[in-house]
Amino acid sequence: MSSAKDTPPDELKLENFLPYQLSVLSNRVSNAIAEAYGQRFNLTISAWRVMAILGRFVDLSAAELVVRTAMDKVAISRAVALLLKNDYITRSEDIADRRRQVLNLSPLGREVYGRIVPVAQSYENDLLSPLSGHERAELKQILKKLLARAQTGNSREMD
Amino acid sequence: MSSAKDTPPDELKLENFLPYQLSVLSNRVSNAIAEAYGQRFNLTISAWRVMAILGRFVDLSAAELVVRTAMDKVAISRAVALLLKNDYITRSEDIADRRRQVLNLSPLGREVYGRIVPVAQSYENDLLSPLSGHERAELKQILKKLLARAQTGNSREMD
DNA sequence: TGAATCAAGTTTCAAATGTAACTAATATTG
DNA sequence: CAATATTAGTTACATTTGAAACTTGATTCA
Repeated sequence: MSSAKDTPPDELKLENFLPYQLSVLSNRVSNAIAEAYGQRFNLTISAWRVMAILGRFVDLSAAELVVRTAMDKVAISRAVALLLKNDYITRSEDIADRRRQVLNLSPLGREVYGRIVPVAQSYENDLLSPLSGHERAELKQILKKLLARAQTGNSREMD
Repeated sequence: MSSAKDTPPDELKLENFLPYQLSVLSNRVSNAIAEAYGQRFNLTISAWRVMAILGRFVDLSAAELVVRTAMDKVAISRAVALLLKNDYITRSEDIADRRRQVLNLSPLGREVYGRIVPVAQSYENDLLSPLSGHERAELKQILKKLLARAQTGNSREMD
């Protein structure tokens, strides 16, 4: 038997409120990760995301990174600046369109990428470790649905 | 039959990386919510969290809000300042300990609280709408486990 | 072709956030 | 009960983030 009124209709338990839980979880995870490679490799999370994409795709422009990282172009521009400073990426002008900049991991960047990927994967594994196989599969599905539902609301996707 | 190497061992698909997904989801949700009451009620998310707690508990101090909102004391101080400016809360000195400030919703704050709660709940419901009952239950459990696992890493919980 | 429009990326400026230092009050203890 | 340490909360400063303006190059279409 469950109590008749666990939560009165017009109150809200913050600690059970999904947006709150997501925010707390995401912040904790981001902070942990930032600590993990921020120090060692002089990377922000944004810069790491850009590297993660450039590790899999070559000759991308900043605009293409915007799409693939869910970051805005200002954030991309800053991440790219940091990566250039670290010599983790190369930038060359697209001869067909001289506004466009073609980005790629440098050899050093490739090496750093190769060192971070296992760290990232093992962090993710550690985080998932309390979940059963079934739960992991459920989580995957659930996140997919939530992400689809929480589409960038205001339709000013591109500005 | 699944392909032999969906993801080569040393690459990382950002779009499937849990920390990335959590960050994107949490940001979308937070932005949607900020739009929902930021404008109408002149509230930040921090301020809303404080109100959410004060709607359920009376006579709290800022330090108690720190615990219940997972925000740091500077954020609480700023949220409280905004709420005072809006006349959504009252602040009075604790006679037993004159450093302590006793916070409560004002009548106006109580009214605003009563108007926001249904909006928040309905947003949450909408977000959860693509999930089955079973999935919602799973999600609850999964988040609990992930939050426990992603404990604020560096142990400087209180400083 | 040559205005006018549009796209790629950067810079600038304002707002938000985090850390550390600070003020005021209480608690400790020698 | 004074000196010291601790706690509550705010302020100041530095860093991050986002929005809008800007620059340069490409495209449109009259």
